Amino acid sequence: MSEAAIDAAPERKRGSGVKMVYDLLRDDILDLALLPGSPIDEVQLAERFGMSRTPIREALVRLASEGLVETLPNRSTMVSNIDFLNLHHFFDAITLMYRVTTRLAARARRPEDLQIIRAHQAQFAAAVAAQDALAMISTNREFHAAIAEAARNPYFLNISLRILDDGRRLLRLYYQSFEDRLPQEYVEEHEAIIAAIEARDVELCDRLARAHADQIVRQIQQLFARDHRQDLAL
Amino acid sequence: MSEAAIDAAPERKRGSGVKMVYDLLRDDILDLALLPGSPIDEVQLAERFGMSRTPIREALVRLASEGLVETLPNRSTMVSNIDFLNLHHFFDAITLMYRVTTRLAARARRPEDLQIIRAHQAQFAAAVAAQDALAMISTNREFHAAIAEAARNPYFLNISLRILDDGRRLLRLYYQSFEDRLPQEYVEEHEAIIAAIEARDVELCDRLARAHADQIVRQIQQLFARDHRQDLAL
DNA sequence: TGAATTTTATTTGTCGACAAAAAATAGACA
DNA sequence: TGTCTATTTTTTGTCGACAAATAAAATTCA
Repeated sequence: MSEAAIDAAPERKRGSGVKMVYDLLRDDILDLALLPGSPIDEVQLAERFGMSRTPIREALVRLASEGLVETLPNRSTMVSNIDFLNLHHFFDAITLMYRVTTRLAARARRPEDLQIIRAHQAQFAAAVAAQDALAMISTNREFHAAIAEAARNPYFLNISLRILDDGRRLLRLYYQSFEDRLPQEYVEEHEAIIAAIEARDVELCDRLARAHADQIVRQIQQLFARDHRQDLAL
Repeated sequence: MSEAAIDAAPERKRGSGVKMVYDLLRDDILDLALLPGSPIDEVQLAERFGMSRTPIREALVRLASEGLVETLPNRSTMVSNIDFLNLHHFFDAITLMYRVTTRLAARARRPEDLQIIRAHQAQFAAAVAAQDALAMISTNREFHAAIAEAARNPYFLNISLRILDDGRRLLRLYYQSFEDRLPQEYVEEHEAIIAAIEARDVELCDRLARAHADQIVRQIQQLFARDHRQDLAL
């Protein structure tokens, strides 16, 4: 939209353009700055970044194979919709992946993994203290992503990141509602999970991860229930 | 390689080229017609299919985001390697996904799902009867993919397909060794799984899927053990 | 001979242009 | 006026070309 980007430094390193566009579009989609269903104009993006359509297209192809955008043949590509009708699939998947990655992290963790996990947890706690809902959402994602990394299984890591991204989009819809007592409970549950991973207590990790997933599932369900009542009131 | 393709009909539908190249490369990679580590030449492919590099590149980007090829910046893209050192990650993942998808299929299955699953099982049984190892590998993949489809969870489906593809590549390495008694056991286990899904017996599905996964894990481990002995003998 | 440096050749990433396909608009006809 | 058809406009998919980056070859120098 802003013309500034056009005049700005056209000096870019060869190959960096795709990543730049990819990262920015991805963030915008996950933050709902680009709403589900909204079309993406290749030419407009090309002008905005001062590059040709080729790298833009490559970024879109990558986003498409991650399911973040959908491309109809010979027609415009648009931001993927959130499937509100089948949230139980998301709930099933996040519950299982929380459990599996936390269990595996308890087995495979190394000292540096715990450091990284603790760093993200500190940022999450800070976001909760600051009542910064957007920061809560993203740091919470990073916390669980770090656990999935520590689990070291590339298959589970891949699906976990995908689920966490969908969750980020989902929670972003309701970021206003995060000013109740729940976030503090999340902080404490995270601490318990870290301790269990450090103690290599696989069974405890399983129980804690399951309870943690149940917690977030219940919260999302409440948010949606509330939302539906509002819809009916109109 | 063959010059015939160059002269062949240059009449293609707009947009079909990418899919054609993608499908062919994908099959070649999964069948090990393209060996892990071998480089992929864009120009050569472009000439072979009589198209420019643009659609070739798009196909390669798609394959890269599925992890089937790896692209180093400013350097050639090559077929991804199989990580033999960390096969336990594969074993963990396939065991869990067999269990989860079979369980969910028992709950979510519809009549048409069973038809599809049975069709693939029939093809698998035929491949076993014909002692056609390559057909066994691909039809076995389709059988489990059909179960994952019937489970109807897009997250689990996605990771299952990825795991099954890796398994196809892994088994393809040892397709010579399939002339022992194991395939017949697989046929019977598949039948038992189908019956359990039809009966909606979730717990039985879990046990059968786990046993089935254990079976294939054991077989792959044996194949690799045998292979290592051969290496040492040289 | 062998290591370091320059030159050449190959390959990739990006660009601008063009044609096919679809959408939007205008026109014809009842 | 409303519906169907023809025309224009917009947007996508593909192409050939070029320059940056890398690899390979040739040359220099110890």
